[in-house]
Amino acid sequence: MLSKNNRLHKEKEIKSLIHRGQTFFLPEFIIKYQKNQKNSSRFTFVVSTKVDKKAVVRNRLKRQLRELIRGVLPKVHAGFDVLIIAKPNSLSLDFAGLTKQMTFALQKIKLLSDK
RNA sequence: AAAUAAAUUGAGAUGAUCGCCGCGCCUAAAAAGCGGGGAGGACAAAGUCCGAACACCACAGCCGUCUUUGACGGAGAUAGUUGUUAACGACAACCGGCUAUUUUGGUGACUUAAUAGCCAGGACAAGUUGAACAGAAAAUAUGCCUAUCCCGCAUUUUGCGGGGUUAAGGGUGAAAUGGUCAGAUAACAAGCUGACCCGUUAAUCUGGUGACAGAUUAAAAGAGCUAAACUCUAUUUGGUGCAAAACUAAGUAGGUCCGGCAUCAGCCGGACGGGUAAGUUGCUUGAGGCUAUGGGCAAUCAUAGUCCUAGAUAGAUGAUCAUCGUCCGCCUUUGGCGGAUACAGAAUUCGGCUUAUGAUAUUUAUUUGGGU
RNA sequence: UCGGGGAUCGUCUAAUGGUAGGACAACGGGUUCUGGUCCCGUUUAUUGGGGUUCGAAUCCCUAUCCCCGAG
Repeated sequence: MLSKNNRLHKEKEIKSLIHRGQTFFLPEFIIKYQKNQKNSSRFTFVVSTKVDKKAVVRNRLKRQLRELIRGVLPKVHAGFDVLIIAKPNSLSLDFAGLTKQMTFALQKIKLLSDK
């Protein structure tokens, strides 16, 4: 789990992010991101019932995504709000595959530093 | 012994690294640190089909109207009896009925008994509705065919017309206006008569808390099915839901009005009123779990002992790796390799109902094979 | 935490409790030199499970799935 500084949880902020943020598509997720005025980057995750009807499966996917972000967090540029929407394809990947796809995406949109 | 079904049981362990949420210690407070806790067992956290606790609102108790201690009209729920329960449409026991199989007695209608399963099980004997196809006829039964008798006419057989008897018989159908055996009258015949069987209604008696059961007597209007069709009868009834609700501090967005500044756009100040976001409580010790004893056929109740076992708030309880365990398959069988390890994730709490779940073990039932 | 509606051939859509109908599609045949158009025929369905009824797509219960709404 991410610490509270790195969580995005206000409903208004999420809505404004959905409306104004830039979007990046992958077969596994949709990533929306936007600059904020803070010192740290904040993340939130959406896994809808369309991905899977079982709460167990959805919760597991959410936990894996959070863990993944926690791993790359030191390398992420500060000052961004990020919303990650999972798609049904992501269930077919294991943790290593998810990590690969996510790092690729974050590098593409230049949130990830090379260090 | 195997297979299948049902019920019960049961549903992994340890370590490493990196993390999350409460609680306690420490602290003025926080951070850090330390300690300890953090996902279920079908009674599902699920579905949200019922019920209750708790809270608020409305109210004098379902709703509407009126001439308001009531009347009229309307809506919903429940439906054998007794009990259990905080409550229920749940549960238990009993009563009654239906179906299937076997079985006892009888010429027969029918009946005796056992086992298994099922029942939303008030009323069709207040009224209304509906019943395709087939069939003479489907609810006011009886027109028709057939049968049979009498009269008249024609006549070889027999045919035609009129009248009488409507009881048996009439391919049907889910269902045909009780049934069986015998007898009499007679042209043929029928509850026409007798005995019996089944069923209905009423009264009395006996037993049972009661549903009801048994016995006796009487009456014949022997009355079809359908109320999970309208309807009638009896009993009964508030709404919203923890995002309920209470408290704390702050006084922000958008709006209206007034005043000032400004060419306009707009800006500043004040008032009204408003509801947005935050924290705390509600919140987890409860109609609680486990064990023993006792009451009760049982559901369940009483007493004693013992235990405390999540409480998040866009939502923690995890991720990755390794080793072992259990099961299955294959092989080169002290072992190796591969695969599997179910259903499922708390959101105020609780009682029921419904529904998801792999292996092992146990019990019961059925089937098959083998042995005696 | 609650409330409401729905499910019929591959698709769309009918059906008082009484033979599940129609259109398009698909397939086969005919017409044509060939294809299209046109004509004829065939195939395919009441979401699952129980109940009421002589009889259920329809009535009742229950489950599954889908859609919509409130805070």
